Amino acid sequence: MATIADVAQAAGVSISTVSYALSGKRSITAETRDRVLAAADQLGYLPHASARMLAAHRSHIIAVSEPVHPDTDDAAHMAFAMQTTRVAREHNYDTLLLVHDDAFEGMRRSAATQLADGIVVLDVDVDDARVPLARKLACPTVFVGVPADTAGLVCVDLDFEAAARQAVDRLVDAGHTQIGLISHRQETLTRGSNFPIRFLRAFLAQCEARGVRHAVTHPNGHTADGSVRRLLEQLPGLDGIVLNTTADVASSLSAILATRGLEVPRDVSVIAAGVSFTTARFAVPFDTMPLDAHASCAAAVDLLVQAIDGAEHTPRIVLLPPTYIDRGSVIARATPGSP
Amino acid sequence: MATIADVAQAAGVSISTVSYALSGKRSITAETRDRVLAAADQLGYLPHASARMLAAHRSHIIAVSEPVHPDTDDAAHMAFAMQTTRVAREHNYDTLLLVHDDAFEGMRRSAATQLADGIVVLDVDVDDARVPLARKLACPTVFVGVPADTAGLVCVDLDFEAAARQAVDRLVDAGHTQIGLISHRQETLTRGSNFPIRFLRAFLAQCEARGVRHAVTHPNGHTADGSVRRLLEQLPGLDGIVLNTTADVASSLSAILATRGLEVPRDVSVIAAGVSFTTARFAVPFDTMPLDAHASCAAAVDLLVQAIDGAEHTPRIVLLPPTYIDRGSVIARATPGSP
DNA sequence: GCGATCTTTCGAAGCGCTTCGACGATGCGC
DNA sequence: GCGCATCGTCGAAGCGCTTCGAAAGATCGC
Repeated sequence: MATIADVAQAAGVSISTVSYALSGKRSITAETRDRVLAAADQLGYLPHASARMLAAHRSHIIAVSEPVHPDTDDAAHMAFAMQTTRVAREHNYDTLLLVHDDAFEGMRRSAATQLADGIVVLDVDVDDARVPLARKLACPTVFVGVPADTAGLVCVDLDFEAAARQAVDRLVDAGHTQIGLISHRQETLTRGSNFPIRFLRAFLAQCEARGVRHAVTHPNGHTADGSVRRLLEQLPGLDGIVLNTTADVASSLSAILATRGLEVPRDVSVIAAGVSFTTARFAVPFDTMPLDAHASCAAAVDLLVQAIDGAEHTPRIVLLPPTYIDRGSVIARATPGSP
Repeated sequence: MATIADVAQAAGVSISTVSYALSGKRSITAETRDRVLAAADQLGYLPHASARMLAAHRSHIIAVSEPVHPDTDDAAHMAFAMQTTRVAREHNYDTLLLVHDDAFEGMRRSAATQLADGIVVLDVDVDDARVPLARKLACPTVFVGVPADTAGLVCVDLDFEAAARQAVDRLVDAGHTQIGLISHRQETLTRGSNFPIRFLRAFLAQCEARGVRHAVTHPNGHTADGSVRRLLEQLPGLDGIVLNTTADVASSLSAILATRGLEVPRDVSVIAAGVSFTTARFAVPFDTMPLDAHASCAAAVDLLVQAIDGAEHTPRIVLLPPTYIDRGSVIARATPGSP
């Protein structure tokens, strides 16, 4: 491996000149710089990572804390980890992956050893142990998700409340009168996963506000079987469904409605909101307000890199507005009393 | 942050004594060691990562190269990346995630800058660009998957050939006479993904060897619809199906067979082989020979860590024997002519 | 009781880079 | 023509750790 000393010798200059020529932190004659650059790439020189880290007090590494719960949707979390990594590279950072138990312990370790310049926290619970940890870590940290107590934190997330309100509004405005929400599994909410709870509350509040009949159900297994049955028990005239649930449950919905003679959108309109899978390839594609991993992670990494670069890291909650994608699964209903 | 000098001062010994007391690389009186350890943990001392890397010529970081193809099964790949990370931690290594285009370029970069001590290559294609790269990198590398030209490489993978043979044998031994294989999508094979091809070839060879009627199909979309139709066209008496395909296709199979009046296992036996999803939660659970991410990654990381630690890194292909999990989806058929 | 041999600890030399201060050379104004 | 600022380059001091060689004590054999 070529070192900076080799490049200096080859270019006939001092080590510090090479460093400045490559970093551009001091002015260097064009002629000298060219000689240095030529020597560097002829030798295939790349600076030794740990030497650079040690001297520059910067690792150019971001730790990604991603616990994996038993009820975790692997594909969704993969997307977040990958997008974080991808965006980090655009800022010239690498990412260290911290999973399972190490999602917690690794945060402490990579911050204390200064292995990481900053931390992105994924899969945030309402009452997440990583919240107090982040507070005392003295290492810039951004949460993708919103825990209960956000004091002192920087958080980024889809505006689930807005998505829930918008879903209800769409259906009500289109004349729907009995709206069901298929939420996440009960165990997911019990564990304290943050966004299903936020979505659920906003859904209830908006239904009240709009004065529309509504019901909520949580799937048991991995299909929408039981959920559909329970919704129909409570709302025999069910004409709108909001999905804020997992891919397997959502993808089974059309077929299960079909067994009861219900067709989307003829009999029931459907909106999937705040979900991280695409509904485009479903037999009946649903309108959706996606939870866009790329958007969330890009915003998170931007904030983190700013904080690392010394711009202030003031606590704040950044909520990304939902985007509505129309796939034709919602149609207007005649309001009762209309022809 | 406390440094080793702080610990040395607190314990009243020299820096090198602290280093040796903590690493155990030279003998230290029990009394001195205890004083050092006490000082270290009272100060919350953790060695500065880059300083340690620089001095010790070892980063304790493993790079994980994971390109993401358009037809990639995110959940499956998540499992491999996570398991690699998890097992690496058990060996006291952290993992750097390299995705998308950076799966290639990042390998070069992390090896050249000596950011990584070793590399795990996931999602290997038959004709993978990372194969020649690994050869010239002078950085220990283990492939999880088997490319076409394995000269000079260390590869770990499930023995897909054995899994295919065993699936065919099970069915033939149980009296099945017309066996269909639902493989991966054609585009996946065309791209050169390695294991579907290996599985397919071994399936064909074993069917020939056992002299059983057989057919192969590749799904078009995300269900088994077309596949079942095509298999039945070629094998009207289809009584056994081998699945080496994606989760969505597999999970749709029972329902689609049902629409044709076929029930598993009454009319058709099914074995899922070399698949990375679990069939346990399917409406009809299938017998399976799983592609176990943990087993593959554990073997890969073990080999890699050995290589990093200087044990020789001789090229070799490690094929893990498949494990058969019986879930009752295969039953014996009366052989023609028997009562 | 004295040299030989261990054992335990210390000092110092790096690892390869960044960055600060300084120095010679050049250009400017007056 | 002299002082003064400016520019481009260099030398050296770290960053915090590991590790080698050696010094200082303790132990032993004869």
